[in-house]
Amino acid sequence: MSKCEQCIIKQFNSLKSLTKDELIRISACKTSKTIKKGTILFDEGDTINGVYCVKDGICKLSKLSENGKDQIVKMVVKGQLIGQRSLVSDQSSNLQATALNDMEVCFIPKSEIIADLQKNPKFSYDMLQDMARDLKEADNIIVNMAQKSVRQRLAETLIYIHESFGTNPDGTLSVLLSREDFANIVGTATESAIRVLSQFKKDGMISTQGKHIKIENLNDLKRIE
Amino acid sequence: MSKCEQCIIKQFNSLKSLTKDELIRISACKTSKTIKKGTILFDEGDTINGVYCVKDGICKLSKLSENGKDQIVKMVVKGQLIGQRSLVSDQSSNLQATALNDMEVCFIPKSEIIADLQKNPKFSYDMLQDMARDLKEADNIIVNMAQKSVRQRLAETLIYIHESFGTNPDGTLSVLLSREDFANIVGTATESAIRVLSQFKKDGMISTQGKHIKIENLNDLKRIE
DNA sequence: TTTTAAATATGATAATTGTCATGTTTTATC
DNA sequence: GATAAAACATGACAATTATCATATTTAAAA
Repeated sequence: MSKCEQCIIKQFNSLKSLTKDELIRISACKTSKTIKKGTILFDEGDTINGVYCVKDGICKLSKLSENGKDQIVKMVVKGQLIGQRSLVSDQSSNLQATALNDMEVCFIPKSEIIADLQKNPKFSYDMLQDMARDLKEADNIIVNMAQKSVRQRLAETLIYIHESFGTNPDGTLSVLLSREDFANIVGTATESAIRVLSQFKKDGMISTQGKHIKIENLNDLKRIE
Repeated sequence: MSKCEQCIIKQFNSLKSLTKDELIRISACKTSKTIKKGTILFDEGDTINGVYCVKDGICKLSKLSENGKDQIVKMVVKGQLIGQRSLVSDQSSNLQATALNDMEVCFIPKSEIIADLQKNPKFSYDMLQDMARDLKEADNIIVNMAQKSVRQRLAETLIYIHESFGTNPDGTLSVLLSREDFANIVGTATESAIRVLSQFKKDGMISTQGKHIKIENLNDLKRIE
C-alpha cells in the first residue's frame, strides 16, 4: 500500500497542505480501494465518515429529484476529493456518488482528518479555496440551467468534457457517458438529449461510434445559441 | 461608529470566531455604510477588496446571462457576509450585489482579514462551514432548476421567502420583490412569472395588493407539483 | 394634481421540451 | 454465436414556456 507522504496525487488537492507528520498518521489508517464501474460509493443520506481521494478514474455526483430523475451536479476526476462538504458540515451526504469507470481511491476516516482541519490553518484554508471554486462553478451551472436552452447546455457539456477531461488517441471523449447521463447533466429527458445529439451529428459538429463521441467542429459547437 | 468586538451581528457569521484582539484591529479599519435601496454594492468583475457584513436590510446576488437576463443566485440578509468567495479565491466577483431595500453594512478591507483567515483555524473552519452550507444550497437549486416546472419553482420561492425571511404584521412577505425579481429567481420570463402568480391568486393560494404578496394557503402551495 | 414612466396583466401565437409508443442497434450473458 | 436485455433512435403529439403585442394599473415626477 502506497504512502500518503510520498503520493503525488495529493498535489492536486488540499491534502498537500498537511504536514509530513499528519500525512504519516493518515497514511497509517487510510484504506485503498478498487471500485468497479457502476458501483455506488455512497448514497444520498449516507453517513460518509471520511473523505475519498481519487487516485484514478471518474465519478459522478448526483441527486435524485422528487420526480424520480437523477441530476448530475458534478463530475470528479483523478486528484480530487469527495465528501469534503459532508466532512466539514458534519452531515450525511446530500449527493450520490457513482463510479463512471473503474476507480482507484483512498478512503481517509473522518476521525483522522477532522482535527487537522481545525488545527492546521493552511489545510483548512486550502479546502476553503477548493470549496470556493466549487461554489463559483455551481453558481454558473444555476445560471446556465435557468437561462440557456437544452441545445446550448448540451453543447457546453460536450465542450466542458472535451476541455476538462481530454480525449482518447482517436479523438473521442475520454469520459464515456450514456445518453441518459448526458440528459442528467443537462437536466432534460433522455429522448431530448438523444435528439439534440443526433442533430449535432447531422450538422457535422460531432461524430459517434456507439457511445463514443468525437467533437468534429469545436468552433461551431461553441457558437451555438 | 459601533465596535466589532461588541457587535451582536457577528454571532450569525464566521466573524464570531475571531479573537478579541483580531476584532479590535478589524474594528479600527472597517467602514460603516448606509446603502439605499436599488444601489449596486458591486458588479460582476469588480475587485471587491474586502467583505461586507450585513447589519440590516436585504441584498440580491445575481449574474448576467449571455441572453441578457439576470439570474438571482442568492439572497443575503442581516447577519450574513458578502464577498467571502472572492476573498478566499482572490478573484474578482462573479456576481452582482444589489440592495433590495435600505441596508446597513460594514465593510472590512481584505488586507485586515486575509491574514486572520490563514492564521486562525477556528475562523477559517467557520467560514468553511458557511461555504459548505452555500454549496449544498446551490446544489439543491441546480436540481430544482433542472427538474422542476416554473410553477413549482415559483411556489417554492414563495415558501422559501415566507419561511426564511418572515412576514410583516399584516401577513405579507417582508421581502418586497418585483415580478421581474421573482422571474429572475425562478429563471423564467417576467410574463410567465406574472401569469403563474395570477393563477396562484385565482386558486386562493396567495393574495396581492400591489407588489405585496400574502400567502393564504401554505399547504396548497406546498402540494403543488 | 396632472403627466409620464414603469410595472403589472393578459391574449395570441410560436418555440421548446416532455411523454408515450415503437423500432433498431448495441452490449451483455449464457 | 444465440438470446436477452439494455441502450439508442425516431415519430407523433401534448404540455410547458417564451415572445410579441397591447391594455391596465401603479408609482414617480413635474
